[in-house]
Amino acid sequence: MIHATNSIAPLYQKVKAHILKKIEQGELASSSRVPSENELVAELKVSRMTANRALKELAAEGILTRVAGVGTFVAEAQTKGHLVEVRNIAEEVRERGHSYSNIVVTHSAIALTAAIATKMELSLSVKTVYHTTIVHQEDGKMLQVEDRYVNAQAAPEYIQIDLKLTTPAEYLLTNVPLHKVEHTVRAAMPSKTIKTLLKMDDNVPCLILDRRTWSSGNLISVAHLYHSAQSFSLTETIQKE
Amino acid sequence: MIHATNSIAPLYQKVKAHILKKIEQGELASSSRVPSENELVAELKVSRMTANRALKELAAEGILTRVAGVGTFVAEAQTKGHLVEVRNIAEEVRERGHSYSNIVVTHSAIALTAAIATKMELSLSVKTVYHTTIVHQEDGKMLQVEDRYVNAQAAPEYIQIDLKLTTPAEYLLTNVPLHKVEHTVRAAMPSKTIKTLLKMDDNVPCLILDRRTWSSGNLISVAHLYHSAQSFSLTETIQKE
DNA sequence: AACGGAAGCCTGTATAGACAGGAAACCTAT
DNA sequence: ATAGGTTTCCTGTCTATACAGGCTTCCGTT
Repeated sequence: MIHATNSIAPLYQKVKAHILKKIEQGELASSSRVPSENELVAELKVSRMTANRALKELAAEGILTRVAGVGTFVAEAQTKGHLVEVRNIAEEVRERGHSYSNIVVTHSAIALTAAIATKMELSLSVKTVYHTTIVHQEDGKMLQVEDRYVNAQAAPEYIQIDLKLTTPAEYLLTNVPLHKVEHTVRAAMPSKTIKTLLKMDDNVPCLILDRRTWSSGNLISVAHLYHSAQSFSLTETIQKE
Repeated sequence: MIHATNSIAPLYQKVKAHILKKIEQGELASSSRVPSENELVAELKVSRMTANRALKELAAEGILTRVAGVGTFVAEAQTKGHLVEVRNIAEEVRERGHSYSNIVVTHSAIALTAAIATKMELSLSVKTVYHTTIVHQEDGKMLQVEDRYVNAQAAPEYIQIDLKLTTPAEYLLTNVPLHKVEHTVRAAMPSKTIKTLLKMDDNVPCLILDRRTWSSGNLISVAHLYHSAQSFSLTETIQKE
């Protein structure tokens, strides 16, 4: 029988929960076959229409793939980020129902070099910038390397935050008003450092999101967000009218 | 009776088309009431479950809003602030003050295969799709490979356009009203074909923009736009007030 | 006039039964 | 062996029916 998550919940949702649970527990791996509608009918004592609805909705959600005449399968996992929105990655991960963690590689004040000054459009009168490198993890898997430079004058307390509790984006979003954002998406082969941090396979490119944020005309922060292209893409949908 | 868009198409899709047509023609304004399931049963001679499916899916697509015990209504127009524009590449190149040219690799009608049907969310009742592969050039340099599939029913005259004069995007933008766009950006190593067409160096990844466009609930076109990551990135700026 | 309950319409969910058509495996005749 | 047909399983669609629970309208009682 179905493990009643909630005795009031509609049956088809219980069926969905039942499948999702199997996937989460690893009982159903990626690409593996999901019980057919008729198997669910026998196993869970529901009608085929109810089993059909559950599977159809999970397919619409992108969790399953269905092929008429063949069967239903667990879709390949592809984490999707948002192209336009400035989001806090910890929140995104938690919204997907996964656990967020990170590894702090660097978090320090550094002297401004010419290269960084150019990149950040800062005058050399600013002597210091903060530099942070973090590896963000989703369910323990390497998701993103964040390489960030922060204008120390605009956000002097940035260097004191506890990165285990607050991500850079979270701190900046809540403490510095955001006026302009520029996103650039590019692809490149990873440097050795990035490849190691993300534990990437050979010959797999990176999808990189460069984000620059301004507050009242001053550049606050430049972030380079590296992802393995194997398991990451950026998606955005626009509805008109 | 239902105005058969296609005598083979599933009934619930005809019901959806029927409702959408009324909305497009202004017969059903924003926030106005849509026929109830039982009214559709009487009017279109379908079962309530079929009417229910049509309305439920339109609600899931954000086109309708349903309130139990009250009725179904045309959803309020959605306003989304920022969007990645759908641009015509020839125009973009010319705006940069460069010359645009292209090489047409493929431009033909092909039989619908299961793989393409899945990709395009088409039922197999549609027998034909148009397939175009073009290499877009900027000042004679390979800029982008466009690999596009077009719903032949939705844009029957697409196959006749002269690609030297009109790019696919240009034709579709001016001839089919655009209701929804989905962009996915990803990175991958190029296939041999793509690598050759773009004259790419070894060990350089592609930046790929997948663009799917809908018009009144129907998927019109799927385009895969390949760029050499060496010379291409996507940028977008958002300015807030 | 005000209140309360019943009636009626609406969506939401669930079932059983039916037929079509795709895909793969199996089996048979050449 | 191989080509071609058949069987079987699976998803996709459609119908008729049923009951629940939400919301509104209306009507009768107070």
